[in-house]
Amino acid sequence: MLKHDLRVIKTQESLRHALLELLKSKPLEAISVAELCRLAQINRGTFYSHYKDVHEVFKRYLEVIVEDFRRAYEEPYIKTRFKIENISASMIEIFHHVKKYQDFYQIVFDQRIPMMYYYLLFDTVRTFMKESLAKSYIDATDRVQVDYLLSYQTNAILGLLMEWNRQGYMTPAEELNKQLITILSFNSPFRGGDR
Amino acid sequence: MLKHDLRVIKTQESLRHALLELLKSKPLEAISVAELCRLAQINRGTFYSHYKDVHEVFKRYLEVIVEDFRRAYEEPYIKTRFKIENISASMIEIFHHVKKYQDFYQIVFDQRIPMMYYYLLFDTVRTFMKESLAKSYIDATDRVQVDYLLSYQTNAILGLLMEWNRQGYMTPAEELNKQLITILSFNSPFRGGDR
DNA sequence: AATTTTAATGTACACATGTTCATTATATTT
DNA sequence: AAATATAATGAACATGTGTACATTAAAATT
Repeated sequence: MLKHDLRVIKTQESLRHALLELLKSKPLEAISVAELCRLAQINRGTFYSHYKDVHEVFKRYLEVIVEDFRRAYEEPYIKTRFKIENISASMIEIFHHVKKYQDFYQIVFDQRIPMMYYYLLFDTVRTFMKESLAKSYIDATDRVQVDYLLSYQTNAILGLLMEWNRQGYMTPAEELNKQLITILSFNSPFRGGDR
Repeated sequence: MLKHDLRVIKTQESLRHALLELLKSKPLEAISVAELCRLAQINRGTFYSHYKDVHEVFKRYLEVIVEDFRRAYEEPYIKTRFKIENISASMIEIFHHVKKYQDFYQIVFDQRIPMMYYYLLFDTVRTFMKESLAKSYIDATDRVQVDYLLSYQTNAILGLLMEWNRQGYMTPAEELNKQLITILSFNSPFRGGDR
């Protein structure tokens, strides 16, 4: 299956288009390979020579979206150093990105959907966190294992996105960003009682 | 299907037993309803009158495990106030619990498994976080929306568990707890560069 | 334009899914 | 112990899954 073969491109585009069409009327989990192929007018055998299952079609699309996110994130990060004062600049990009592709992230965070999409997002955000950390926190390396710190911080951000999703994206992105700044400016939310 | 009917109990126990048996040799995603019923010697039609799919059998079991976690968590929390000095007491219980049921949490965190299990764990931890927060951080209510703070903190902890899982639970629970204490004692991991 | 390469199709197969319903077996209730 | 209630079974059916392979169609190459 040569990537540039016109037949291959046509097949994959038909399937992607059909998937987006079906997603308008039913959840991803309810879409079968058979139904997708019927709508796309693609032989089911052909489908299996391109994808393992319906999820893989969606995943390919999500990868494009996440790539868009990567660009959105990198931009402000490059021009500002990663301090709490301007973390706003990098994170607001995340929030705007998720809002932009709200329909997709609703699927990613769905109860019935496999964790793979979550991990895709997680790994992307974590890579950025790592780059940020490397520049400003080299001295922390021996105090905490960097891996744990990174996963802690990354997943914390994803926790905000999950909550945003659960609330139907009602909170404005700017407000969400403000929440994050406030949380980060706490010494530690757990240090209560003795301050 | 009356819960106390001996036939019902026997059916459900057979299925649970068969599931645990099959899990020894293959991943959850590879277990079909048909195979499970064959091993449990239960009619497939009977299966569907109890469960929607294989995941529901596992989920019922996980709920028992999470209930065990609830007890483990509540114990130290009740006797100590929730300060950073003794957060260790509550969190170490989480780590010990996850370690104890390592085989199950490996499944929960698996790429192929639906998010539902993650949310089950998330909601449980979040409930405890909420109780902790209510006592020591009432004044924070208007600074950040409590929902976002809770989801941030809860998911951060789950981030540690995910990392632990990814590293095959090699880190000792005590070490993990020490990592957490260290992370929490940072003013903010993002405030670097200007301290 | 003719040739070669290879993607797509059609068909078949064994097995899984989810549902229905009459029949049988086994609890619970009287 | 007999009567009643209901859970479990078995069979059937339409549909979906994943794979295999010979055939056809449409690309790329010469």
